[in-house]
Amino acid sequence: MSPRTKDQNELRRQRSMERIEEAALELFGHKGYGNTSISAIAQGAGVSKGLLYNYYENKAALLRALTLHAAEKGEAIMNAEFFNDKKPTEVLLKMVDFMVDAVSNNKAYWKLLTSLGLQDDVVEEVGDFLRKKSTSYIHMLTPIFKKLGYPNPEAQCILFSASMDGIFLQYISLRNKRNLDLSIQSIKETFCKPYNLING
Amino acid sequence: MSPRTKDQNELRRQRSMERIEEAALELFGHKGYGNTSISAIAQGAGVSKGLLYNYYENKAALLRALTLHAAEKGEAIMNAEFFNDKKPTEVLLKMVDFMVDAVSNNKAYWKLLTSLGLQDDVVEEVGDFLRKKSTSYIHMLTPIFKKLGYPNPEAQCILFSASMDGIFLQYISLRNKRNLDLSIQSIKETFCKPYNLING
DNA sequence: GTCTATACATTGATAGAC
DNA sequence: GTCTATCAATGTATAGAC
Repeated sequence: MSPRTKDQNELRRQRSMERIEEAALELFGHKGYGNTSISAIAQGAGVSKGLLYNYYENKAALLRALTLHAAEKGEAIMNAEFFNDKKPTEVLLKMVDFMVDAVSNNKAYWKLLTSLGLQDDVVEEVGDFLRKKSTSYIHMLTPIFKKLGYPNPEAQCILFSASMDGIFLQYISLRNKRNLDLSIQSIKETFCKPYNLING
Repeated sequence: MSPRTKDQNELRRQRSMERIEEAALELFGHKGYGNTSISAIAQGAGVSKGLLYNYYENKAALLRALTLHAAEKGEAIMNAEFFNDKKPTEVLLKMVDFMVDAVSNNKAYWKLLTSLGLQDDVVEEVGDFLRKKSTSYIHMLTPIFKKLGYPNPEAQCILFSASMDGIFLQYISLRNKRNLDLSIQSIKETFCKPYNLING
């Protein structure tokens, strides 16, 4: 009976943490951070509370780790793939579809981010993280609207970003797939065209 | 030393409940329902926990009462004043300004409604309430977009509603007044015009 | 109508055995 | 690496005095 190797141990660690963060994401997202207890998370992950505290200093640290890890996963795809396309309309259309997929497949994560943004204190670090993400998103996207010929590309970009957020907010809170489809179709027609085609 | 009259007692009751609901709204809204304790509410209202439980059966009942009362207040103005105006563009413009005011002056309430919509359980009654409000809003507003000549007025209306929600969500989470102003200006230019002026 | 005192459950977090 | 046992603190809710 040989003891476990280092690699095996590392694998176990990794798997445990993954399961904990998965369970926490699900619960934080759907029930809210404050409505979720450590016990519930441990139970959801199939581990003991003790083990959870072995990996995370406290509840807030778990939230922090979880948020950043989930963000990293989504991030990787975003940056690389998108801005190769030279046609600005294509970039926008692709981005819309991409985000619809991302949100649909990670409802809990989206819910969590949104509700964290609404709370004053709760790990202020996460709030800052959200604000940074948002402004960098605007900066990245504004040039696209400039290329499309909008007279005020920044304002248009901000409205576009807000509209996307609103569409997803409604989808997640009202759970109406038809409304999602309708508004996605509308937003493509409204925003993803050269300005002169709209008002020229 | 005469005892208090019935009217005086009723007044006291009313005042206490108002203060409790005010404090609860502030705390629920800014910190979240699950992160707010009864003790904190009682303290915020300047009353004892005992008194709070004298008026509300439990925390959920307080949330319910509070939500409905706050909704009633806002509701009264909405219905009466708005749809007199015959010009559809005027109705939309007035409504946008009205909602900007409403949200700016009741951030806590808006935060609360939004975050309640994101949670799965938490007084499912409130969730239903939100869904009903939303669909009735769409039904009320769709004819306006029809009058404006949009080929798909319902879809346009749903997108408009989502965009407004998104603008306020961003304003409330990112706290950027400039972005609010920019996107409000943009949404007026984008949505509050006859269709033939845009694509004709 | 309002408060204080208290009961009881649950919470976040720790210590120590395996 | 993982679990069980346990603690102190805080939570919701109730009972009874004034």
